[in-house]
Amino acid sequence: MPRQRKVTRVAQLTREKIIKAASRAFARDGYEGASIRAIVAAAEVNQAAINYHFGSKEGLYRAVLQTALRALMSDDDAPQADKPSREAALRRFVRGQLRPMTARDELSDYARIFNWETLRPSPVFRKFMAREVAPFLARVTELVRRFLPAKGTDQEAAVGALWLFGQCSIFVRNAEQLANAPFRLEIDERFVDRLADTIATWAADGLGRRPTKRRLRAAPTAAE
Amino acid sequence: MPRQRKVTRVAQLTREKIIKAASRAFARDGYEGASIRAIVAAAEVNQAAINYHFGSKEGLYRAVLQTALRALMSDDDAPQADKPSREAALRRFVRGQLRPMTARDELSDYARIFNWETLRPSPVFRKFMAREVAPFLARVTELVRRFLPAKGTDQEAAVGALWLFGQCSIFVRNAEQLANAPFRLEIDERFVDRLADTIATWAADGLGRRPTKRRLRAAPTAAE
DNA sequence: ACTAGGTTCAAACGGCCGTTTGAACTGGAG
DNA sequence: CTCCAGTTCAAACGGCCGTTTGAACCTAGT
Repeated sequence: MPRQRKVTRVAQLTREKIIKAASRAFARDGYEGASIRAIVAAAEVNQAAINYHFGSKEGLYRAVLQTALRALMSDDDAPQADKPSREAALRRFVRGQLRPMTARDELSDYARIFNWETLRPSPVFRKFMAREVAPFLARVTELVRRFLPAKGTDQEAAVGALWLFGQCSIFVRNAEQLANAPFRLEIDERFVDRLADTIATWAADGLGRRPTKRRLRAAPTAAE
Repeated sequence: MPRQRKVTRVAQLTREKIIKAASRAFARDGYEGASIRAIVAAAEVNQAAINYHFGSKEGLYRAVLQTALRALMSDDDAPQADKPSREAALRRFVRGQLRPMTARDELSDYARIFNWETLRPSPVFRKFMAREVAPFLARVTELVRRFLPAKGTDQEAAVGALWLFGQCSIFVRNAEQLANAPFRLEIDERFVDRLADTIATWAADGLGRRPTKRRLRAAPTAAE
């Protein structure tokens, strides 16, 4: 591992090639499923380079996560019309979440890496998450709160934010399979635009109303 | 591999022990992440037994998927009050989907196996899916249709069904992490009951309304 | 031009993986 | 009780994994 000595230009290039190839590999196969040999082959780099530049496979993963989070955050900070309506903000958020359905770039790789992590969080990610993801979540929670009745609890808003994520992520995760039976949907930009409309509308209408005050405790569960 | 000769009682027991242990392992680690050595250790069975009884790791996985699907389908057929209201049916479905959040049994193992498959469908699963999952999806689609305006298209209903799945699955997948920062929720039966209410209400209200007729094509995307 | 140190490289290491092997065991039909 | 097909078993195989090694190769500072 380079001990903070000077770093040549070519070495920096090697690092970047590795991170790029690793992002694709981790997105496609997950952390454990992606192999160093596959990554270095894609990056056209020697196998030992990973351990030299990042110390270990885990160190490389950490570097990829850092790159990913920085990209996702800055992308989210994109310029937007001053004070859009809550409906416009919601639709904008949904459309952004659905982006990987059609896009094939680094950002969608990053999104998929995070999807892997929700299924089986790596130790690396758990620390990362607790520290770095809070501000991201806070923004969505704030968006959700604009729809909830005024005195909704923090917990309610957080649940709402997660609920909103879920509505988008299932389409992203299953995008490939939506083209096959039994759905047979044609996934293109137009479709995703319309889908974003639909989800945003459904979500807005749902959030607008409070749950039935208190459900009859016994009845529905007893039916099971 | 036994060529349909007679099967002794003890052999059948071995098969069942293997399937049980394999279900847990595949649920926890995914198909590739679960190792035969770990499975046979948990099942207290010789390593060669898997290849003897199921031909290969993939054959074992196929057997687990069959067991899983049979269990999930029959569970879904549970007795229910004759013709419940659409709201009651929806809540019942949601609560059933959220069950693995607190339950720790084979059914939640099966649900988690299917979650792995949505992220990276195995060849075994793809065939399985196309054939076996259609009736399951059809039932949810029918439920969704009771909320949609009368002349909603099939495509709209299928999207609605998937949308509904997504709202539930994100809570199931992240159940463990909801207990930690930044959520700090206490996941127990009461919480899941209330969550089911919330989701069912939000979803019902969302589906009830049609998306805004035709969105202004340029504006929202241009803002990005 | 020289050289010191950052970087690349091919090869090898130990470890876990799924699978195969052939011998030892066992339970149930005759 | 006998016997053999059905089943279990310990051991080994080849292959891929992440990591280490030490020599070769640049490159930038003098």
